[in-house]
Parts: sequence; structure tokens; C-alpha cells
Amino acid sequence: MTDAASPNPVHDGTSNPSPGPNHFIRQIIIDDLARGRLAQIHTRFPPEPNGYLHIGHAKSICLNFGLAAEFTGLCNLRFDDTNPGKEDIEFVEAIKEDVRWLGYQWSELRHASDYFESFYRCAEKLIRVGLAYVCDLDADAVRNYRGTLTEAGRNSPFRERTVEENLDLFARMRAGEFADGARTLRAHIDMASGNINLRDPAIYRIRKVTHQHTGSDWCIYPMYDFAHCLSDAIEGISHSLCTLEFEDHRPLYDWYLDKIDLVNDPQLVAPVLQKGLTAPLSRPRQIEFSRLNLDYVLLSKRKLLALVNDRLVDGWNDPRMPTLCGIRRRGYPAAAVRELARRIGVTKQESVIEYSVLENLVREDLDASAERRMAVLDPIKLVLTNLAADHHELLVAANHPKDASRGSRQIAFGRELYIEREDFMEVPVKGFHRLVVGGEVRLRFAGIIRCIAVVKHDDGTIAELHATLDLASRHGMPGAERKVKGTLHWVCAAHAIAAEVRLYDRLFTVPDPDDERDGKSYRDHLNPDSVRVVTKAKLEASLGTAVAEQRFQFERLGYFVADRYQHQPNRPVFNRICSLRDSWTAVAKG
RNA sequence: UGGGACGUCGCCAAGUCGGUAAGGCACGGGAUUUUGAUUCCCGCAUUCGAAGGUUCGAGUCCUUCCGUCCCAGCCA
Repeated sequence: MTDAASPNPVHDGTSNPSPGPNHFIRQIIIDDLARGRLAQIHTRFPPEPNGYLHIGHAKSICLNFGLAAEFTGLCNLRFDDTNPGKEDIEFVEAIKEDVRWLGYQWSELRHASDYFESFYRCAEKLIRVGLAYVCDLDADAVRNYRGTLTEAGRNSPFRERTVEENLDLFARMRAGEFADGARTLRAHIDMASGNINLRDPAIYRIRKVTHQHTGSDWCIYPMYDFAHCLSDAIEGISHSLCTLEFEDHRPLYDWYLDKIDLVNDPQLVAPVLQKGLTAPLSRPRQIEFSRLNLDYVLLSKRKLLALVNDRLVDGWNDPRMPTLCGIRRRGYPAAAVRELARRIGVTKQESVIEYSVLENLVREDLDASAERRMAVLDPIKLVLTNLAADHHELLVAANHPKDASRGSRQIAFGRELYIEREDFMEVPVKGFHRLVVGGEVRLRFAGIIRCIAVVKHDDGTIAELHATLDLASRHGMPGAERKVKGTLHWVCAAHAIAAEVRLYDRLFTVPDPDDERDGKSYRDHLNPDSVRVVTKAKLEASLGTAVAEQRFQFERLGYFVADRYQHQPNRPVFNRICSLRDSWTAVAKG
């Protein structure tokens, strides 16, 4: 048997081979499949195109697309675009790009608005069977009639209109005869229900605005609860996965589906077919799981939008943003995000994942995938006094310490080098095993040096360091085996290239920036040092050929990525993805 | 006595028909190391929100209580 390309690719094949720990939703699917309740699963990721996707959405994306891939099912990307005015084509394009970046391919791209004509027919059906009515109450009045959490609501005075009157009024709503907000179509359920979603919820409202996908075809738009379950059914969705806050909506989800009964009334869906779209009709089941939260991260769409609009960050793709385009630009590998989704599991427990879990997954991926290079962020000149002034040679440096297949590169070496300023201390603290006057240290790939002098400026600051290279300790020589307590990274002064390097840190200083119970807001918790721009970094010359989005480990410093938008060969710009794990700084700061 | 959901180690999270607490991350200790990185060992819940009860035996069953989250958009 030969491997044929999957007829319904939902994934690019780069995801993790193991589906990870089992969870209740996967178990439901396994059971459904085993019982023969369905032959194939069909999921969907249904974003509203009113903002950018963030790391929280990644959990849902990975769950929906991942499950479909795992069980050779299907997964659609559906824009839940039932509220024009808040939605924009800019967001739909960005969302598509983010889903692809995460490594997924949708089976079909749909819009809830593709089904507006069908929805309209479904609403008419509800009216005909006496389960929906046109209500003339305005928004304030509806609120008053709704009651409270502990008190039942009251029936609308328009609740018992005749079917004929309702049909006529609804048609006129569609025709644009009434002003925005003047009337709504409501479900006739139970104003005394303990579940407020069942107190005659709105089905359609009047909004005379242009829609990003349907233009000016409509002036009435369906509400989420009505549109979502029907969209699922029309697309043949088997498992409709959503977050916990929709648990209360499930009775309504089921109510609409049961009353409208699309499966046994397929002509309702004729308009979809007429558009050339398939409508495999199913009786989907909604299953809720807890959303992903990360500490020190803000994931509220509204506040993220405010950060952008108020210029607190440099746009949706600022490397400090938790948006998918932000973490992409920051250099996080998509595989690390997928792995996060895989490892955290799927439950109904509200949880907050420590940010370090994500960060360590990024390190785990990059340790294996990123080639090593040397760069000095805060250069101080080091002169090897026992080398000739014109000494120049090329050393060989392995690109990866654990993967010989990644080969090696040549690095320039000469009498004058740059090392990291913080790798030298005139008065060393306890436990410091880097360079000190009279002390020895290894220069990575080069050999062991001994510092013999500190040259200072008039103001007392250090101008340069003098050292001698132990020629017998050079790379490849027997003396290279000699142990010294520290190894430093460096670049050759004559050949290094200048670069801008941006050092990012968390955007917020508190674990829950969204918490305003102490009277403060997320704005009060912005980290003033969330970005530090280093303009005089020195890179080894080989980095001159780096291309945008290429990632490296700068030895001993961390992982860095060439900026997706601003990096240029003649003007390198690198973003720090994350630092290396560091068991020294913590000790040093004691 | 409004409705819905959830409470297993610092953070996640497994725990089939009740049979005597997986794993990951974090953390502590040690080994290796030309990155104080990586890797590798070892350790880390007599206890499952609490209290009763059923049982030879309960995280798993029953009762009560406590705590947390969600819902009163013509948002999704």
C-alpha cells in the first residue's frame, strides 16, 4: 500500500507525533466512534473576526484541528461573523495567517454569514410553529422584563402575536421598514427560567450597517446562540467544542436544534447548496472545556486592543504581545505552542498555567533546533598581548554541540576581541568564575587566557583588558583538555558586525494583570523594562547572512530571532526570544 | 432553596467495576560538560476542599457543609 495524500488535510504534518495525555473530550470521541454513532468526526474553529488571535485561542485551535487530524476527521475554519460593525476583513486575513502559522490547514473555510438565508428560513419556521415572535420592546424595556438572577422575568406584551402578524413583521424587519433597535425577533421559551439564556432570547436584531462579508444584503442579523448551533449543524459538525462560559448556553443550543430539526427539514438549507457550498447536516453536540490562561499575561481582547490603540505597545505584532503574530515575531516556534496545548491537557477546571511552562517549551524546541552563534551585547575590548598586532586566523566552531550533522563554521580570531562586560569583575563576588585579574578563563573554541591588566579611562571606567593566550591550550591541542572554571563567548573586534538587539521581558509585573480588585488596572502593572534596545551589539561575521525569522542561540546569552519585519542583512535586528536558563544570576543576586 | 460548573503536590494533570495516589513543569541534591546551557541520576502528596456515613477496604459510593468561577448584551 502506498501513502496517498490525505484527502482532507487538516494539518501540515509537523505536529507532535503523540497526541499527549488522554482527556475527556478525546474519550467522548473514542466512544462515539466505537458505538458507531458517527463514522468520522468533524470539528471547527469559530473565531469572530473582531480582533487578533492570541495564545489562548491556540488551545482551541490545537484541540479542534488536532483532534480532527488524530482521528482522520475534518476541521473547518469558520468566521462567526454575525455582528457587523465590530468585525473587519483585516482580522479575517490575520486569523487565517495565524492558523496557518500554527501549522494547520482547514478542511473548509466558511462564514456564518454564508448561511444567512437559511437562518432566515429557520427563524420563519420557528415563527410558524409558534416558538418565535417579533417584540417591539426596546433594549431597556427588555432588560426590565428580563427579571434578575433571583427573580423571574415577565412576559413581553408582544409575546402572543399571531403567526401571521409575526411573519409579516419579520419580513418587514428584513425589508428595512424599522429602525435599528426598534424590534427584535425573540424565541418563545420561558421568562421564568432559572437559566437567563432561556428567558425569550433575541434571535434577530436590526442593524443597518455594512457587513464585511455580505455587504448591504442584510439589515437584520442573527444572534450568536441561534447562528452558532445552526452553522454547526449545516457544516456537519459532530463535536462543537467551546469554552466554559457557554455551558449555560447549551440548553439553548439544543433547543434551537431540536425545534428547527434541520436534519429532517433539509429544504431549510437549500440556499446554502445554491451558493455551491455543501451542507452535510448533523446533530452536533456542544462540549465545553476550560480556556487557557497564563500568569503575567493579559488575554482580554478588549484590553489587548486598548494596549494597541493607546500605543502602550507597538501594534498587534509587538513581540511582547500574547497574540499569535506577536509571539511569532518574538521568535517562539509554532511547535512549542502546539506542545503547550498538548501538555496542559483538556479539562473543565479553571486553570492558570505558569508562563515558565511555555518558556521552557520554547527552550526545549530551540535547544534542539537553533544553531549556535556568538554575539556580545555589551562589548568590552580584550587585547591578547602575546599575539602579533596583525594576527588573524579562522577557527572552526561547531554549529550545534549535540548535533554534528549541523556542521561547523569558521570564526575570525585575532589580537583584539570583544567580550561581555559583565564577564569581568575587578572585585569578584563569591562564586564568580569568569574573568578576574590574574585569573584564567577559556574563550570558547579559542583557548585559555589569563588576564594580566586592566586599562582604565581617566574617569576610572574600564577601557580595555589585557590578557595572554596560553598557546598550548588552543583548540585541538592536548592542552585544551585542561580544566578552567569558566568559558566566555567573544567576537573578533576586526570582523564583528554591528547590530541592534532587543531584549524583551514580560509586559506585566504581576501574575494577574487583569485583576482590578485592588483598585488598580493592568496599566498600573506594565513592566517599565519590558523591552531594552541594545544598539551597539557585536555579532560574529557569519550572522551577516541571517534571514528574517531565522533563529539562533547566541551562546551563553539566549535564543534570538532575526526580526520578521525590520531585519536586513546590512542592518541586522535581532529579538531575544528568551534567555538561557541561568542558575548563576539567581545565586549572584543571592 | 435563581441557574450552571469546578475543587487530587507550588502550577498543570492521570486516576477503569470502590482495592490501598501516574506523569509533566517547578523545586532540592548529585554526576557529566570548551555554553554557570544541554544531558543524566536521585528526592519531592500516609494524602485527594471539609466533616460525617456505607464498606473488610473510598480520591473513587451516600449526606451535609465550605470555597472558587460563569450567567441579568438587541456581544461572541
